[in-house]
Amino acid sequence: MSKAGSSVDRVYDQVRRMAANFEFKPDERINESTLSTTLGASRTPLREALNRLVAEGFLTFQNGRGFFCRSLNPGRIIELYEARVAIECEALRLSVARGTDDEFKSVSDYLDQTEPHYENPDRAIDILEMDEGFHIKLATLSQNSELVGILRNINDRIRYVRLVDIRLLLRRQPLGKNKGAELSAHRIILNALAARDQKTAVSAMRNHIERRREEATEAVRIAYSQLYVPAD
Amino acid sequence: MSKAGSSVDRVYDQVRRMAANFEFKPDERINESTLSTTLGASRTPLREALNRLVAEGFLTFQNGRGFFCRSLNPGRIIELYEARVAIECEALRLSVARGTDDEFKSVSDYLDQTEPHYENPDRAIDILEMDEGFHIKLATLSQNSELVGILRNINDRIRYVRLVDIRLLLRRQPLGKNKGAELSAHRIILNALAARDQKTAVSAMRNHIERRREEATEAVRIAYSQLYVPAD
DNA sequence: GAATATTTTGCTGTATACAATTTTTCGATA
DNA sequence: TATCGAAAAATTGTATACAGCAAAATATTC
Repeated sequence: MSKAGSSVDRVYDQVRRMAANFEFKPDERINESTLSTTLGASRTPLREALNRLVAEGFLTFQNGRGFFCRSLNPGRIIELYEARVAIECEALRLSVARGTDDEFKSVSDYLDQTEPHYENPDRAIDILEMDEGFHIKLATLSQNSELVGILRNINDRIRYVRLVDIRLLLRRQPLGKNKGAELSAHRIILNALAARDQKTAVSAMRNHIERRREEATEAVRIAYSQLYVPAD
Repeated sequence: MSKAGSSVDRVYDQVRRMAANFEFKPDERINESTLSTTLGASRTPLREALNRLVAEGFLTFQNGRGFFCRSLNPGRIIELYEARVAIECEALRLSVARGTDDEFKSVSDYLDQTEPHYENPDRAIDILEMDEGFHIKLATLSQNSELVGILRNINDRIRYVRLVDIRLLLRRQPLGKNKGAELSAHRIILNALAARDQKTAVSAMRNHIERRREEATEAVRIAYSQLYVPAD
């Protein structure tokens, strides 16, 4: 059950997490020697990991100049949200046909278990992870691992912006407000799915993601400014 | 206009093409020393390229055992066809809203220019490239480079199977038959797009791709057998 | 003092070496 | 003959060296 443990894999995991969290600033050049000593490995395995991350869209590469953090601009984030719509809506269509009632029940239990915690305004990260968890569980019911893989990649690349977005939402209106009253967007999607109502489920999903996408530009602006302000 | 020309990039391009064409047999282990001398580079840049290709889904990697060609099985190919539906249908929705009449005209010209060549039964590769070209042009109208990038990746990973599938179709019934008579699937999609008829366009696209997907299992079987038979 | 040329520094790109691990070979045993 | 085990061979994983290139620093010119 333990991770494999090669140097490349370890370095890969670490740099991937750093890139996802924008611990490298957008467009920042990555110094291989410095980073390799920081991570306790030599440049060879580091560069192998960096190459993987280029292919995954976390970093860019310029010949002769090395590796850079991906840039952070609204246009790209919006594209990724649109890609999410593509992937999640199609996965949902497949899930309507392929998911079992038991599986739907299991996702419902997951919502029962996690939704109460959506009140806590301090733990934006937890909320984000629960949100990602729901979407991944849903996508998994499609039984299409390619779709799930693409979704994971997208999620990781927009994670930082989503985190900022959640904090923004929490500040505007604590999410605990509508406890029990109106149904959450997630619940609406899941109910339609459980009812095998493809059209309703897909349009609810599309709506849900697009609503977040509309906030992306603002969230990117805030994210960008926060990255260049020392944490207080 | 010329390619950058670092050793990694050159090796990457070559190995990618080899992998796409299954010049490595499915699940075959890749010998780094042999391949690096074949390609005229050392193992360091080769391994960097191989790592990129793992991230792109062309190869797999096992710690301590090295790199392997991806396996070729119907399940994965079907997943990729399903992912194509997800990407291309959503791209098409966006294209309906974002494409200009001029752009639609340009794609129409492309069809005018390429469709006559669909008769030639010997040039399955040309037909495949024209087909891919059409789908990429269409996706590009969405103005979403993420979707286009994902589609390119999928196309390259299923290229070999599509090639076999086209040969299969050509053998059953020469495509030149319905010249001018009935509309090609591509033309139907494009006409609906030009009419800004989203529903018709998307359902035509879905139908078009799913029809090919249904043949995938058979095509994989043939592809598999051909890979293990010496060419005559 | 600003702009340009030149030196210096630092970093990247690739080859190579070697330890660690895996795979193969080959012989012993039942 | 098939199975297991040990030795040998081959292959991978990582560190390191160094050439070549890019960027920064310094000097030079107007």
